[in-house]
Amino acid sequence: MNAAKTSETGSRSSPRGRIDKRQAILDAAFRVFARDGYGQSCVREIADEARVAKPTVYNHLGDKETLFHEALQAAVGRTVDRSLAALDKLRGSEGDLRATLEEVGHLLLQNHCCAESQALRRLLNAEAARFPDLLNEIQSAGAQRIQNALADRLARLALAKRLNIADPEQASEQFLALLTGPMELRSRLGTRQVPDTELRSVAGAARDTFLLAYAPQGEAD
Amino acid sequence: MNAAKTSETGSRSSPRGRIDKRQAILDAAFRVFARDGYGQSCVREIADEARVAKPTVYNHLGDKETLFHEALQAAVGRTVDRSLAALDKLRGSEGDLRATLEEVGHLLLQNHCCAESQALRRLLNAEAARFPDLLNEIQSAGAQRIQNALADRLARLALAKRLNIADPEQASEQFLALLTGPMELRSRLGTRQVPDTELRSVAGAARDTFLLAYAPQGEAD
Amino acid sequence: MNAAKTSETGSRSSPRGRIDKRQAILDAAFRVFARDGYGQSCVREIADEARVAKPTVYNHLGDKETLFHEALQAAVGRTVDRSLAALDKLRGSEGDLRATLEEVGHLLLQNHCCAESQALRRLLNAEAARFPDLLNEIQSAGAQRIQNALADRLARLALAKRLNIADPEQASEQFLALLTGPMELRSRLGTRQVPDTELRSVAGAARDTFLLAYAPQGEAD
Amino acid sequence: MNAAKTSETGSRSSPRGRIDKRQAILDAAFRVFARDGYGQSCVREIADEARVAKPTVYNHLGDKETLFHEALQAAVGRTVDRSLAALDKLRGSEGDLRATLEEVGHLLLQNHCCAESQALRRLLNAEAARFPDLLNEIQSAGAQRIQNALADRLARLALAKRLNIADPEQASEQFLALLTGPMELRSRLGTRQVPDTELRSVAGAARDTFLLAYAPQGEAD
DNA sequence: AATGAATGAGATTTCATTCAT
DNA sequence: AATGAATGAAATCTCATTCAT
Repeated sequence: MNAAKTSETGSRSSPRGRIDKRQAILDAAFRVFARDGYGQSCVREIADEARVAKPTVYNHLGDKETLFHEALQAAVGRTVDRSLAALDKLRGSEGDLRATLEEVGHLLLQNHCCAESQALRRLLNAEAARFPDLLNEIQSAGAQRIQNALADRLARLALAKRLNIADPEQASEQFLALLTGPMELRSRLGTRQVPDTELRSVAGAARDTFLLAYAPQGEAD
Repeated sequence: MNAAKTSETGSRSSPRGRIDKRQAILDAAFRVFARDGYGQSCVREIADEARVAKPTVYNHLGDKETLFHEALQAAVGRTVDRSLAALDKLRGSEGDLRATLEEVGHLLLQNHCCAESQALRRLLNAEAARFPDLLNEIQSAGAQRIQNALADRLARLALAKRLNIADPEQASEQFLALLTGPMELRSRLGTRQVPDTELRSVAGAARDTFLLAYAPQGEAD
Repeated sequence: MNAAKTSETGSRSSPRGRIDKRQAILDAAFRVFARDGYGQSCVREIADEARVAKPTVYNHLGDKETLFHEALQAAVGRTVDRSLAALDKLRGSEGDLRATLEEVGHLLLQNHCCAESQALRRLLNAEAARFPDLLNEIQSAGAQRIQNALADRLARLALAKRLNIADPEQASEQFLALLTGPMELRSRLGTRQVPDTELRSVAGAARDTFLLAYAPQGEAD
Repeated sequence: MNAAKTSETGSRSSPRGRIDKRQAILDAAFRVFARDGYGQSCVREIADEARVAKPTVYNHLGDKETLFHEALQAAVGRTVDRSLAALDKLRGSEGDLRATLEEVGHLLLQNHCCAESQALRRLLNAEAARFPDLLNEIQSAGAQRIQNALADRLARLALAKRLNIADPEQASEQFLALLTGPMELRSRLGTRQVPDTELRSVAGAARDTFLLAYAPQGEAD
C-alpha cells in the first residue's frame, strides 16, 4: 500500500528498486484479490495496479498461485503482529483487569474488523478448499498463535489469582469467540465497516460475560 | 443425483418433470460451486453433473449468476430449517435447562459443521463482495433469523426466571458466538470434519460459560 | 483442400455439415503445418484458414497436438493409398518387366515428390523427436507397408524366375532406396519441385541398376 | 560443456576467452535446437545451457535466426569433414576394391547415423521452408560435396578399369542412395540408434548390389 | 563484455452464451 | 423442451528482445 507510494519516489534507479517493485506487486495483488476474489482477479489487472508490465509479475512471483500465497502471507504477518501487540497489554498482573480486558478486546476487534483483516478472512474462506496448505500455514501462524498467546496471559492471571480458570486454552478460545463471533453477522461477512462504538459495545459485553464466568467470587463486579 | 433419475420417469410432459429437472440442476450447481468456487466452476460441469445439456441449464435458470443465487438460496433454506427445528427444543420453560441448552447447542453445532453449511459459508464469504444483495438476503433469512429465534426463547426463559438476562439479543448473540466462534479454527475454515465428541465438548463449554454468566444466583450449578 | 471448397457449397445446413467442418479443419491444419512447421503454426491461423472460429477447432480436435496427429494421419492415408495402387501394376508375372519396373518406379517417385508427401516427410522429420508415437504409427502404416508390399511382389517374381532374388525384403529396400535416395538432394529436402523428366530419369536409372543386380543371367539386357 | 569450463580460465581478456564463449554458445544452441526444434527452443534455455546470461547470447550472435544459422553451419562442417575423410580411403586404384567399398560405405553410414548428423538432418527438414537460403548453403556444402567427391573417386576407378561406369555422377548418387536410403526407415527418422551390425549389413548389401551393377564382367564376384 | 530486470506481442486454451434443429 | 455446434471475449503464461548498470 504505502510501499507503492514509496516506489513512486525514485523508482527509477534506487538500489532497492527490486524490493520496492516486488512489494508493489504484492500490495497490488492483495488489493485486487481482496476486491475481486482469486478466480475473478486477472494478472493483467494486478500488473496494471502495480504499474508494471505483466511479465514482470511472472518474473518476480512465478505464477498466479504463488502470487496469491505470498500476498496473503504478507498480509497475515501484518495483522498478526498488530494483534500480538494488543495482547501485550495483558502482561503484568496488576492494574484494573476489568478495564484492561475491555481495552484489549477492543483493540483485537478493531484489528479483526479492519479492511485488511476482513479481506484476508474472506479470501481464506473462499479458497480454503483450493489451497489447503496455505490455509494450514496461515491459520497456525495466525489465529492459532493469537489464541495461544492469550492463553498464556490468562494462565498467568490465573496463577496470580486474578482469574479463576481451570483450562486456559478454553478460556482463551471463548474470550475470542465472544469478541469475533458476533462480527460475522454485524459486519455482513466483512463487507460492512462496523462503527467503532459498536465494536466497543461488543468488547464490553464480551468482557462482562467473560468475567461473570471466570472472575473469582469476590472480584466479579 | 437421484433427482436426475427421478426425472427420467416421465420427463416428457408431467408437471413434476420440469420441477425435477430444475431441482436436479440446482443440486448439481450447488455441488459444483461448493467444490470449485463460483469463478472456477463452469456451466458445462454443472450441466454434466446434472446429466443435462448446457443450453438446458440456460433455459431453466437464465444465466450463471441467477443459477448461483438460486442454488444458494435453496441450500440456505435447508440449513436454516434444521437450525430452527433444533431451537424448538427450547420451547416451554420447564425441564432440565442445563441439559437442554447443551443438547440444543450440540444440534446447532452439528448443523453448523455439516458439509452443506460449511460449503455455503465458504461460498458466501468468497462472493460477498461480488453479490452484496445475495449476501443480505441470505444473512437476514439465515443467521439473523436463527439469532432472533434464540433471542425469543431466551426472553421467555428470562420471564420465567429461569435465566437472568437483561438483553436477550445480546445473550443470544453470545451463546451462538460461544458455539460457532471456536469452530472457525477447529474446522480449519470448514475444510476439516470435526469429530462429534469435539462438538459435544464445545457445546458443553459454551453452556457452562453461558450459565455462569446468565443463570440466576441459586441455579448456577 | 478440396473438402474446404466443397464445404463452401452448402455449408449452411447440409446434414453432413459437421463432417465437412471437421475435414475442413484437418485440411487447413495440414496446409498451415506444412507451410510453417508445428511450432510456428498457431491455431488462430488454422482456424482462419478453415473459415471457422478458434474454439471450433478445439471442440472438434481437442488440442494442438491432437490436431497435428489427425492431420498427419489423414495425409499419410492418402499418400500410402496412392503408392499401394502403383504397386498393383506389378501383380501378374507376365509382360514386359523392364517397362513395368520403370513405370512403377516413376509412379512411386511422383507420389514421393508430390507437394503433400514432401510436406508430410518434412513435418515428420521435424517433429520426430517430439512425437515418437506418432512417428511409429505413421511409419509402420506408411513406408513400412509399402516396402512390404513391394517385397511381396518381388517374391512372386522370383518364384516365377523373372528375378533372381534371395532376400526379397532387401531387394525391396534397395529398389526404393534407388528411387527415393536421390530425391533428398534433388528436391532440396522437398522445397524444390522436381520436374517430371528428372523423375523419369531417376526411375530409369534405378530400374537399370536393379535389373543388373537382380535379373537372371539371360534376361539382363 | 567443457568449453564453458575452459572459458572460466582467463575469461577476462584473453583472445581465446571470447572465442571460447562464442563456441560454448554455439554448442549449447545446437544441443538445444537438436533437442527441441527451432520453434520450441527458447533463448533462455540456450543461455542456461551455455552457462551465460541471456543478453550475452544476443551480444555474441545477434538474434535467434543468426544463432540457428551459425550453429547449423558449424555442425555441418564437422560432419562433412568426417565423410570426406572416409572417402579418402578410395584414393589409389589398387587394393581390394570389394573390401574398400564396404569399409567406406560403413564409415559413411556411421557418420550418417551419428547423433549429430541425425539431429542436423531433422533440423534442416524442419526449417527448410523457413530458411531456404540456409538449406541451399548447407546442402551444397554438405551432401552435394560428398556426392561430388565420391563421383571423382569412381571416375578414377573407371579410368583404371576397375569399374564399368558410364556416368560417375549417377553411380555416386546410387551408391549413396543404397547406403542412406534404407536408414530412413531403420533409424525411425533418426530417433532410433541403429546398431553397428545393422549398419555393416546394409553397407555390405549396398556394395554387393553396386558391384553387380558396375563391376566389369570378369571381376563381378 | 556481461548481466538482472523489464516489456510488447502473441501463444494456447477455456468459458459463458447463443443458434438452428 | 432439449440439444449439438459454434463463437466472441478473455485468461494464463511464454518468448524474443532491449535497457541500465
